[in-house]
Amino acid sequence: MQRARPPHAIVQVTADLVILTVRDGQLQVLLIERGNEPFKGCLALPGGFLRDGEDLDTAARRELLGETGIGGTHIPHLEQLRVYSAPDRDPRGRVVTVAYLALAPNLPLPTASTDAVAAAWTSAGPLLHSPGQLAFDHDQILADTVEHSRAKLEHTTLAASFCPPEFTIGDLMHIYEAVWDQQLDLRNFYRKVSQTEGFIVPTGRKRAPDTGRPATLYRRGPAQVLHPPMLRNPRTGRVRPSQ
Amino acid sequence: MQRARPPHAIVQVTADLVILTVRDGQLQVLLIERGNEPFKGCLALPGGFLRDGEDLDTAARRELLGETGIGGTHIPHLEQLRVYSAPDRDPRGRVVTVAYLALAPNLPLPTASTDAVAAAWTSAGPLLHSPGQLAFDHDQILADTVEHSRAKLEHTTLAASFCPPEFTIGDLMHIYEAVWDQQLDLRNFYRKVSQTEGFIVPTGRKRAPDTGRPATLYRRGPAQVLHPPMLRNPRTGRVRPSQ
DNA sequence: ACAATAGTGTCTGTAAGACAGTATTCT
DNA sequence: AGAATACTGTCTTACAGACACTATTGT
Repeated sequence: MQRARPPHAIVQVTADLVILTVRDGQLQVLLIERGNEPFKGCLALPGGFLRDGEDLDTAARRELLGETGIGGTHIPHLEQLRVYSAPDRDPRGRVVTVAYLALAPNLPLPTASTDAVAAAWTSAGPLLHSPGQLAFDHDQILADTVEHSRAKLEHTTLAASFCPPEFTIGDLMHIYEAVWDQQLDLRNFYRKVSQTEGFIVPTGRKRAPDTGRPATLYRRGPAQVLHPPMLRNPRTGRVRPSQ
Repeated sequence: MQRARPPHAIVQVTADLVILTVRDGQLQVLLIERGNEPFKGCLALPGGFLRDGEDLDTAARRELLGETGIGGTHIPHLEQLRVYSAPDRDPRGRVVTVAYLALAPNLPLPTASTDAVAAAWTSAGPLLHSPGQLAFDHDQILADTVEHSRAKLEHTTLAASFCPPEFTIGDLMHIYEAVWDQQLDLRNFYRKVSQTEGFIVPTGRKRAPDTGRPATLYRRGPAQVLHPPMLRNPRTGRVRPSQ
């Protein structure tokens, strides 16, 4: 059998998870400390190999549940992003990875698993501003994913996926502020969110803060897209009203 | 070596191309008639296997050039979309495919290649309305890609990638109309497109139609995103002014 | 003159940016 | 009463939808 054309690459495929949440007003990402070579001891995105008979969405859900315990009952948003396929991106051989974005509400710290020494929420901001801290090409994957999320908040109702089942309009605005790293005007946000049919629906319940008037609790509405979109402000900076 | 955990899947990877253009006022896609099994004789998207030492973007460009002759000098827009990984999607074995979107101006019919009996532009509309005509899961890939393109025209300057280097504002509007399958008002389109900084720049030249006033020719500007976006009209139908 | 395409101007409605003011709770 | 948070209303500006009108070509 002669080599008339170059050989097809034989590869292994991993699904790597970018699990984002908002904690303490910051966008945070779940990172593990790798327990095996390569990059043993380095920070990395959780992930794992595609198995026989399984598609990538299934692999991603399996890893999400296995490495973090998330997804047993109430599966959050899980979305395939893109493929990273540089031939030398993994020293073990030809491994292409498919990045997945998972959005979770503020959850308790996840448990460590076999493959990872520890898993912890880490602020995304510093990782974006000074890359080089993550294994493989995970810096790039993280940066691409965060920008994707930011853009997606503009024209979908995805922000509610960062929230627990019941949330206030203030909670929802804090999601936008953390992901966009930008201050918003709560009063205009009220108007936008309530006028958008099907974005949020009131539950009738209220939640009292430490001090101040109790806020109405909402849950997600059926709408998936925002018409018209809620745009990040590209030109003028914003000032928080009450300070 | 015992089998403590399920085996990692060993896969081959293909890059499949969704090459779109606008011809005769219609959105058209380049399809090949398959020359080999499986699906011999069926219509399919062009594509091919990832090779050793090559990343997927390179493979996609290679296929684009090889199967269509496009991309030698002036490479059009080429963008990775998503992965299709159902375990049974290819009867030859475990093959996952990465879909790529390529946008081309109205070009002469491509030449047939070794792997494909023939390649031809085909109207996308009928394929979308009555699926089941394409090999593998290419119906799904095409549908996903067209919707992606439609959405992307809203907030990027991508439409200009469907145009030759010099084009009129009328040409550009016909792109939007063909991709969105929606009529637009040329006069409002003028305003939108000229007020958007960096979308198009006049060349100084003009192009005379068969009859009527010659139109100013433009080329692409540096802008990549549209602020604010140009939205498809989600509620009201539109009426073409001059008929 | 007329048809045909290119391009400008104007009116109007919708929605976003800015921000004053009112409401409801706790201490 | 005062502080803190929740929420409503109003003014203004930006921009899209609709459409009248002018400009420049060929026949």
